[in-house]
Amino acid sequence: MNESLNTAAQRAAAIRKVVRAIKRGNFASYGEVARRAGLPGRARLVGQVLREAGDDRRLPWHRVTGSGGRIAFPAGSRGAREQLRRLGREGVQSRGQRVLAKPQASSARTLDALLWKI
DNA sequence: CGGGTGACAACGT
DNA sequence: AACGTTGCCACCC
Repeated sequence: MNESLNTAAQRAAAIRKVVRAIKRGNFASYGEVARRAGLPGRARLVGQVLREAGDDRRLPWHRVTGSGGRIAFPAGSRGAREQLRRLGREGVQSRGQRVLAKPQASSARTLDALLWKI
């Protein structure tokens, strides 16, 4: 089931697939995307693939960040503003060059309430 | 084969 | 939190 990933094209395809799987309002780091694609330690390759993809609408590139939610583009650059704008539209909060993890309002009690329909 | 590069990560200061 | 270093790895001369 694990694709071969022997060729550059296969690796790129695997990476794009993982990026497409990131849902609205969520984000993942380059390193995380690489791991999910079966390519641990190859975060830079993810950046390379996204750069090649350019403005492909099928790819939610804005949902990929540096480690810890850091925006990889230079602060204030076109890319950084665009990425933050798109993430903001999806409800992702940010503080400067960093996007914040989705607030986990689910305390154990609240989770129980959801699960047990209390 | 060798050196430079980069939408990176982890760690230290 | 913001940089600087170092380790990485795929690509491209």
